[in-house]
Amino acid sequence: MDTQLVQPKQTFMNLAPEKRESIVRAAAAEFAAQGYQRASLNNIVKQLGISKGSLYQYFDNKEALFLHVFDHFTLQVKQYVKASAAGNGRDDFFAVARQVLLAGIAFIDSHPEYFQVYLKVLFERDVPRREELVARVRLFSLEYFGPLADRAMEQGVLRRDIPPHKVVFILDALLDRFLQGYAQPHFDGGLALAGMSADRLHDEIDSMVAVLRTGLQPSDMGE
Amino acid sequence: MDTQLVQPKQTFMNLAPEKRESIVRAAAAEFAAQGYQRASLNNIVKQLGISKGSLYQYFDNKEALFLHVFDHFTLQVKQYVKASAAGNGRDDFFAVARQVLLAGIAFIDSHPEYFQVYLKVLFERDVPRREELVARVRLFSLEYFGPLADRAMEQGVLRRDIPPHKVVFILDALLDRFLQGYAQPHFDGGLALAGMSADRLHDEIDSMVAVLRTGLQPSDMGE
DNA sequence: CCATAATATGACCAGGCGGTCACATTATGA
DNA sequence: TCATAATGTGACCGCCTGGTCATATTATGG
Repeated sequence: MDTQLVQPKQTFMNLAPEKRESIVRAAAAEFAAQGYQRASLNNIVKQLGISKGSLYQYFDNKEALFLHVFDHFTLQVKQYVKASAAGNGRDDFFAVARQVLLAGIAFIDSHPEYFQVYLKVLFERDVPRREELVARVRLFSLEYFGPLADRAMEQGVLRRDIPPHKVVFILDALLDRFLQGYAQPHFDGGLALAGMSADRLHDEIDSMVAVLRTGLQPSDMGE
Repeated sequence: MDTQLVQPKQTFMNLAPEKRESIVRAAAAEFAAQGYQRASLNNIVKQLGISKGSLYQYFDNKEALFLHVFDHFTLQVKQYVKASAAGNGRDDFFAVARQVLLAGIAFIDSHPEYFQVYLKVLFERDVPRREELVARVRLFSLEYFGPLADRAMEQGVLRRDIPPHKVVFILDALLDRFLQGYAQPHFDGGLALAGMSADRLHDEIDSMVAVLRTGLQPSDMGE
């Protein structure tokens, strides 16, 4: 499940780590800007100042390069989520949601191009192994919040008249939209998240979580 | 604000309405499938069985054809929303939300390719006049729900501790995600909306609206 | 030092693109 | 009927794409 999507050629592995990273970064920027199909290998090699032949010594073809970039992306996401989950094992359902939201913001801040690549994959057809790629990033909902919601329901911290899978849908939709609105304009429903200061952003997150809490908690737990 | 984005050539206007429509439909299908930049005029004319020269007698260039398709799309959306609003003037805030959701589903059912074009515009850069196009479809949130939420707040049917703009964000995020999940897989957070029967879909919508009501209504209005 | 292996290079290929234009076909109306 | 205008056509243009490959350059180690 978390094996690599593709193996670069040995020649690529022999490169200095800084060079490897600069290549992945340049490719990610191009895929983020153009999507898979329209991304141009000529642009990438021009940006890097290397020849096209060299790129083909590192990767079999465009698809292999793209999949390697995506591998890099999923690795980074996992690190961020793992880091955010650490030390918060005993927090309640909504506190965890807040942590994930903060981790998402932090990830977009430090790797904006990777999140763009992911968005492009979602909305582009003819992306190689698209289904598989999307499934790997579904950690915000099913694999992650699903069991969490089930447990929360058992513990009675969620309204009994709302099925857990609907709680997950609502949470997933709001968190994802929040992150999309942060990553690119027109998706924030007028909240103007994109250029917001960190403080205001944290306020916005806290009040959003508070709304979720009042809406989804049983009424006898106090509002 | 609701003027046309572009004017087709006179030659196009002289065509029989059925032919005009078939051209717009074929172009919409191609833009929906490929996005703006990757859409191929050669594909479109091949599909239609006309020559490329003819297409250029109807529209100045690729951009003009695309903008005309988008004009057609926004016109259709407005008709659907207007039709859904008619006869529901005295419904409350959440009933209106439900109506809009149903209208959105109906629109996607009858014009799936137009909704895809819209999604492509959202996530593609270098789409001609992109900002302007997106602004025109923002009716689900700011222009439509904004005033509605303000009025609902004045009338006391919304919790006083949630700013109206946040209500709009939540509503916009959930409705839009619901429609996106219906229009294409991987966006439904496990709800499996895409292939759902009309009855189950209506149930899903009703319970979603019920959750919104309990979460956003004042607690003294009964849950 | 030098043979050999590893790596770097960019001209080149076939194919698709948006767009053009000289020409063929059809419609119009006096 | 026939001159003129309107419309239809597809070969062609320059440009860009992903991918190839003969050749040049560099690294290795005996």
